[in-house]
Amino acid sequence: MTDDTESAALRGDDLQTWATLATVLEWLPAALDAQLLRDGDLTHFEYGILYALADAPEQTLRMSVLAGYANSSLSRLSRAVARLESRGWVRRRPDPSDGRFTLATLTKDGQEAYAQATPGHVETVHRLVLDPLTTAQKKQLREISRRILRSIRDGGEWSAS
Amino acid sequence: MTDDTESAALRGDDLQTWATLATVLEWLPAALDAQLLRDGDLTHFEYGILYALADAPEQTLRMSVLAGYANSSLSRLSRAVARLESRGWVRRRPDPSDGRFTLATLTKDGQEAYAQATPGHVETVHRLVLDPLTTAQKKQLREISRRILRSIRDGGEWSAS
DNA sequence: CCGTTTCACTTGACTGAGCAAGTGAATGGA
DNA sequence: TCCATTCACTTGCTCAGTCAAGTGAAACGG
Repeated sequence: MTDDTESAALRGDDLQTWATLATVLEWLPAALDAQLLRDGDLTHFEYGILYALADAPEQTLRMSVLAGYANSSLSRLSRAVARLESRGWVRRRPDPSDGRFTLATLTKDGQEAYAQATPGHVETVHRLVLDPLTTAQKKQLREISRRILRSIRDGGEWSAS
Repeated sequence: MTDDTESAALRGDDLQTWATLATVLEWLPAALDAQLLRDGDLTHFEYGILYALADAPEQTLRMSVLAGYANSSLSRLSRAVARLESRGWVRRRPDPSDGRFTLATLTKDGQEAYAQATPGHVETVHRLVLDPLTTAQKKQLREISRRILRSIRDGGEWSAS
């Protein structure tokens, strides 16, 4: 029984690779969230919403498009935007051209909150991720990330669509 | 105003590096959780607890040590172990040598659940992370992860301790 | 010894996320 | 033209996680 477990378990270099990556997966989002919460009372997810809206034409996107950008369920996004709306940072209204869609728009206050949170966030990303790496490593990291993402999408059981 | 935002924002290669890594940070944990939930009704966090206990002498660890392994707050761990205990996979009792500590032990059922969940999980880690990468890339990933982790620990504001 | 402090958790209140059921706007078929 | 269906969200329920307050066991100071 324990022998089965042993033979199935990761070992050696592969174990090291996975263990360090798993640790990054746990700590890095926590560190980023902590900085954003301190400086702008925002989660990384909420920041991502502001980011997407800030870069969109007229600071406006349909909820479903926004959900795609944020890789979020519609329900999660709906609640998050509701929170941002209650702070006056985002406003929602039905899409005039099709009442089923909802358009979310960044308000002036929202742009300000985004502009205020951005420098600290960018600085944190530099300090924690980009600056410790060499140019070659950053290039490698892009390729590694792309390969992992491709394997997730391919194996994501919705490959038949 | 927008000029400040623009000048602070990430651009070019750095933006690509961060964007792809951020996407991995979002999708990979979700993919791993999904597999573990399907196959063993476990979150990745709960699996980590079973893993740590299974490898420990007498399948037993103090809660505080376990929290360290799982990089978890004590309160999160306490609730998670309570869930595992209610399934009969873990048992808790005061440490005889110091009643303040609590010892968590993997039960027979827990070992079985762990042994059953492991092959699928290992297979998923291989498929999503290890197999798509070359040996050189895996080596790079270890070094990259270590550098990021070091920067988190150094900058984690508790550097003064 | 006995009260205070420190530890190592545990628990109550609250917040955020997922799932499934609900809602209101368009579309499609008879 | 009207009803059913699809679409794009929204919301009720439940659960996991956090923070802060609580608890019970050891250590410490006088």
